[in-house]
Amino acid sequence: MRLSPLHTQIAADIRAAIRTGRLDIGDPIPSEAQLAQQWQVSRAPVRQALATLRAEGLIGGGPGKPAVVRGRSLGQPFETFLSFSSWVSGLGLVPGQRTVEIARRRADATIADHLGIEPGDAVVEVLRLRTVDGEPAMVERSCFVDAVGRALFDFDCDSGSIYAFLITRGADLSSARHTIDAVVADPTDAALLGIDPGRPLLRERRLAGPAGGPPSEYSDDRYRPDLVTFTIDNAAASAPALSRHAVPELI
Amino acid sequence: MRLSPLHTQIAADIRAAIRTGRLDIGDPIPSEAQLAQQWQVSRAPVRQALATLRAEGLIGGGPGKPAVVRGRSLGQPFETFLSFSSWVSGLGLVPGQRTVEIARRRADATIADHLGIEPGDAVVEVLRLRTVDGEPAMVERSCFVDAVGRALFDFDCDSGSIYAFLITRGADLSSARHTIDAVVADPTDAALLGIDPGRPLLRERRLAGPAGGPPSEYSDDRYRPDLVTFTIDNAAASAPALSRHAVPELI
DNA sequence: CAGTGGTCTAGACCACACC
DNA sequence: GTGTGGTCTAGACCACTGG
Repeated sequence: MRLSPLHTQIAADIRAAIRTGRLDIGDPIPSEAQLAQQWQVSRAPVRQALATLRAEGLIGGGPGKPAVVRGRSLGQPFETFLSFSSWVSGLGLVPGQRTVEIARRRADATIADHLGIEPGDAVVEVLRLRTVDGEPAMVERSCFVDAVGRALFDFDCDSGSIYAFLITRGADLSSARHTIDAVVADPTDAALLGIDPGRPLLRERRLAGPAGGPPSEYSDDRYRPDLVTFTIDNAAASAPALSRHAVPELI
Repeated sequence: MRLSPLHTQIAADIRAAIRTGRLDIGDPIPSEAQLAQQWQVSRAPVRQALATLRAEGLIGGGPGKPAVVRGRSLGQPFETFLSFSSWVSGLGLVPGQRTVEIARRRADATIADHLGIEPGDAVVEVLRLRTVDGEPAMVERSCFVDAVGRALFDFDCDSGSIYAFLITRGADLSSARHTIDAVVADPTDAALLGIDPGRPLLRERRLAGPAGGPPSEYSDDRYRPDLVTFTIDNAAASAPALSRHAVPELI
């Protein structure tokens, strides 16, 4: 008769306490032993709930010390990293996009694994060229699970931010993991970006979706490294801040 | 007598198996029950190890199905960007280094500009090959202002972390700015890393020094993207202000 | 059906922080 | 000291996947 796992309920309860202010920032949360007694459960589900909240950045704390409420927001920071459009606009430049292809097709094994669906399930893929002041800067290959992506067939992908549109349609893309590496430009990349095949590109792969849930989007974005770089400011013992930079020549 | 927790050892062992190809991409890893029996432990530490690998993106898979190897490259989170040695050690792998050159020379215009000194001022340059379990992974070109770098002539750069040594000598390298892009391997990179010239490399340039003060180090580190990637998780990131600069200060 | 991972119980010992 | 979280044992039941 249990609708959801205990650790999920416990985590949700603490999240609610933080959001409503019943637990304020800086407050210590009840000890694991206390929570276990309140819920009449063992420590295991309590610990799993706290591990989730820790991964979400909501609570902090170390060994020997009680866990402490660290923050209240769940999605807004780093939002600039989620949307190319808003990032470029924020620099006072003009973002643009040319949609090369939008298609519904069946997921291959790689995509299915990343999105946590079955190979053969329907996905919506969008291939777009993103520009800054009209200059090609990035090739975006986004792949959405069908439930989220099908709304894109009602949307003019040349008109602006896909993210902004999908959010108005109720999609939750508040959480993401970005993996950054380098690849060579394939013929498609080269043609779209106006560079020679074989040139190095800065690649950002992104898994986005609701916090704690299965991802709704897998994306492979390839930037011209002479136009866009990523920077991190890192002070020891404090959280790093990440941003995306355009190189000066462009500004 | 336990040097590190069991789950850490188990995770390190599986990471090593993946890195060396003993487990290939797409392969299923042994079941939790098998691992528990191999290690003669209960399921709890095994599960914790797998949870860590899952968070690192190394393995995937769902309920009812065995976990599957998803990738081979080690994802370096931005939080640990301060030291290659400590990052690799923390994964249970063995960091190594081979010093190709250490020299005191006069700063050229580019270096001087980055470090905020005059062209012609003395700097100490170190060129090192960094390895993971003996495998070449990164080429490091570090350049220190003389006041900080001269201590390195008292140091065996093959013996370990330059950062750890300089800090014992009183250097303050607590704050850094990292700029990430992609470049092609030059002949030196290619020879050291054992790859073909022209392959793409993931580059991290770093300005490090005391918080708020002038930088003491400028470094150009080039990673093999098949072995090392960078990751950032904004699943509810902590709140600090995300700096957005209209004009980059580094580059 | 047997095997898998997901969840949970009810204990236990430890290192560490604080008083 | 006492209390905290970190780790671990040795069981158990469940939902799901696959043959």
